[in-house]
Order: sequence, then C-alpha cells, then structure tokens
Amino acid sequence: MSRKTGIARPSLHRLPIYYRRLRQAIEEGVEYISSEELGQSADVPGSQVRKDLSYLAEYGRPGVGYEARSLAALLEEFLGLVNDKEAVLVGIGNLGRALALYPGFRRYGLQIVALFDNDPSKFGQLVGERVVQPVSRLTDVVRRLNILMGIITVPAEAAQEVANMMVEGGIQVIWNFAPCKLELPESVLVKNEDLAVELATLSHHITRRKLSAQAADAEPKAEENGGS
Amino acid sequence: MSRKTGIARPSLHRLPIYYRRLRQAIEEGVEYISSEELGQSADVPGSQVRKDLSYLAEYGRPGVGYEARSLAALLEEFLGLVNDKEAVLVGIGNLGRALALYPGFRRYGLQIVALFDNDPSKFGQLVGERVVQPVSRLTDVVRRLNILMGIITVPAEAAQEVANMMVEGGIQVIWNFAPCKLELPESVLVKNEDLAVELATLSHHITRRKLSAQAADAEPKAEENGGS
DNA sequence: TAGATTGTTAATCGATTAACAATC
DNA sequence: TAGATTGTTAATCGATTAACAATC
Repeated sequence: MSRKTGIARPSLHRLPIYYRRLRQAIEEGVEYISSEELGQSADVPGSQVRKDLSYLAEYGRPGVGYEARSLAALLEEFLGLVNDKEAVLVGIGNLGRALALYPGFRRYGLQIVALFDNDPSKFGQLVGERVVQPVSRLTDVVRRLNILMGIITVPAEAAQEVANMMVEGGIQVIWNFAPCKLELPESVLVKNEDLAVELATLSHHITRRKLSAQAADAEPKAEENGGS
Repeated sequence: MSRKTGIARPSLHRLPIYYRRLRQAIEEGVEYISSEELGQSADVPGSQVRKDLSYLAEYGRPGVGYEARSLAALLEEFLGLVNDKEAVLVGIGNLGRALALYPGFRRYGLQIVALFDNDPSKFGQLVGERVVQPVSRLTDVVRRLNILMGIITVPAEAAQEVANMMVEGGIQVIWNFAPCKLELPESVLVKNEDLAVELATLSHHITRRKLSAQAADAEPKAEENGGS
C-alpha cells in the first residue's frame, strides 16, 4: 500500500527554497520571476523548477515568467504555511532553547505552545513566553490541547521514551534532533535532524580536500583511497 | 558538469547513520552486526548497506556479518572523524551558542576555535572556553590559523558578507544556517542547513494529515472542533 | 512580428533493491 | 554439512534535464 503518490520528495524539499527566493523578490519589488532565476536558488535548472511547480498548477505566463506574489501565495497554501501548527518541545538544553526562540519559525506557522524538561531546576523557568513544565505532564498536555507535532531535543538515551509519550498523547509528526532512530508506529511521521550526521559528511569532504591538497604536487594521477 | 566520481551522495549520508548504530552496538557489547540490522537504522534494506559499504572495502564475513569495531574504525577513517577539523563560528545568537556548546560534535572531530559577532556588547563574552571577537577580525584570524571550515549563524542579510570574509581568509567549507543562498567560488563547498526549509516540508505533511482527518469525519466521534 | 519563457514530453542519468553464487 | 550472510550483478524504479511546440 503505497499511499504517497503525491509530490516527489526532492521536489517538496525545493519548494520552500523557491518560496524563500520569492519573498526576497517581492521585497525587492520584483513582479515577475523566471523559472531559471528561481532555479538558481536551489542549484537546479529552470526545467526542474517548472516540473516541480507543475505538481501544483499552471501558473506561469510564457514569455514573462511567474507572478511573484501569486506564486508565493500558492506555495504558502500548498506547504500549509498559512495554517497555525501547534507543537510541543521537549528538552530545554541549548539547542531546545535556540529552537524555542528561533524567530524564523513564526512566519512558517509554527507555534511552540508548551515546553518540557525532566530537570526540576528548570521547572517554571521562562523561555520566551512559555514556562518549562515537568515532562511527566507531556502526554496529558498533548492530549488536552490536541497537539499534532512534537520537537525532541533531549539526549539520545531519553528520546525514545519521550517519543512514546508524545505518540500516546496523539502526536502524529515528530521533528527529532536527538542522534538516534525512533521506533514508532508507521502512522507517525518522523523527521530526523541529526546535526552530527551532517557534520560527518562535511568531515569527509574536508578530509578529501586536505588529502588532495597534499597530493597536489606528488601524484598527478587520481587514484582511489590508498588506505587499504 | 564533470565532478568527482566518488561515493554517491545518498550513500555518503547514510554512512554516519550506520556509524551511529555501530557505536551503539559496540557499547552493548555486540561483536558482529549484519547488513540487515545496520540498514534498519537508516530505513534501507541490507542490500543497500552492502552496496554503500562496497565503496570502501570488503569487510564483511559471509554468514557472520560485519565486525562492529573494525567497521566503525573504517568509517571513522573514511569520514575523517579521526582528524581534527578546526572551524570558526560567526553569529553568537541562540543557535550559534547552541552549536558552539553542542557536546555531540567533539566525537566527530570538530573543534570550534574562534567565535565572532558584530555586536560590541558581546565582545569578550565567554561561550564555553572561547571568547567572542569582533567580526572585523574574522578574515585575519582565519588566515593566520589556516582554518578550513566556517559555520554561519547570522541573519540572512549578513550571511553573504560573512561568507565573503571567510573565503577571503582561505576557508573552503561552509556550514550555512542562514536562510539564504550564498554566492561563492565553485571551489568552496557550501552545506545549507535552513531549519525553516525543513519545517516547511513538515508543514506540508501536517496540513495533508489534517485534511484527510477532516475528510474521514463521517464517524460520529465525540470531538471538540474549536481548536483551530 | 520577434524574443522570451512556459508546460510537457522523451531521453538520460542515477539510485535502489531483489536475486544468487560464493563463502564463512 | 546446514544455515546464514556476504559482495556483486542485473532489473527496476525514480529523478533530472534537454528539447520544443505553444503562447504571451
């Protein structure tokens, strides 16, 4: 049962990047923007942009481009940015605090309505406009307020338990910043955001660069990894 | 557009996830682990894991699996986690502070050796073990210390200028958390980490869920409808 | 009209996975 | 040996992009 016959994953990921570019264009007073120009924001050719947008509707004018305002509105609608999305956040460390206070999320409709931690010394602490509550209340609050989304910024050891509590309360979408895999019912959508994983890919590239910089004079022939 | 024909992009991204799983296995005292088990950590089948690992070397034992310790060591080597990677971080807001203090990075070889901001009230402030310096010193410090990596956590408006200064100092790899596209020489590797972009994809899914939940509202269940 | 750019098709490119002989 | 799991091949699946008639 493949229920995901919607937009392609890479396409969905590019739409917010086009949107970001559109907002900039609007701010600059630009009225029309071409697919080629939109594509530059995501490092793809214009044909890719047109393909991506063809999932939504026909909106461009041949010879002219896309009307920036109306395309932005279309994307806001499709991405659901116009709807308020209430979320809880668990784990008030440095990262949790940063996310709770991140100014860019408001424009995208995210409302973090409750904060939790398991450290009693943090209970009652004010982060932005919200007070930190004991995690023991998590499930109950989620259920009572009918929250659909949870953000996890606890250490890896605690993440699974927190996720379970969230799901028990009815949460359906989890944004997981903890460096671990969560085992949850299939119906729950999990997006993992392990920054160390991203760092590791950069680490690989940096190391290659150093190596090729060292070997710049030595061997003109590109050979495979010599560390056998 | 002929680029390096190294490991495939999706494969490279999965390796750190396997690595994370391996560390866990090692901690639990597991000696051997199968490709199938490793694959579960990244939601891919065993055949995908074996394909990914075949880029590196032959390491598994048919009928047995992979020796956890030696495979972890191989990944550390390939990903360059064993090498120290010195970086500068610019933008000491909440996110910048969180990244500067993120405990998970050390194990991956990242060393943030200098912090910068353009707010005089932050100069001299201590974040972890480092003092915040004025951004006017950025290029110079990068050049003198021979730093290869820069982390950008400034607002979008300031990001391009900061990136230019980094590149002028000799930086080759940039981890960009600002919500904008950076225009830089091709030789510079840029990894964008716009959290709002990720949020937008989640927003899309949440909205679809709400819609289909409403559509399935034929059932007479006792539900409050004032929430939104 | 002449120039520009769209939406869509078809070809290409790349990534995933099932299958299986090899082998521990 | 019998059972398990590897590395690799071949088939499949999906995403990207060049090309072009349509059209503003």
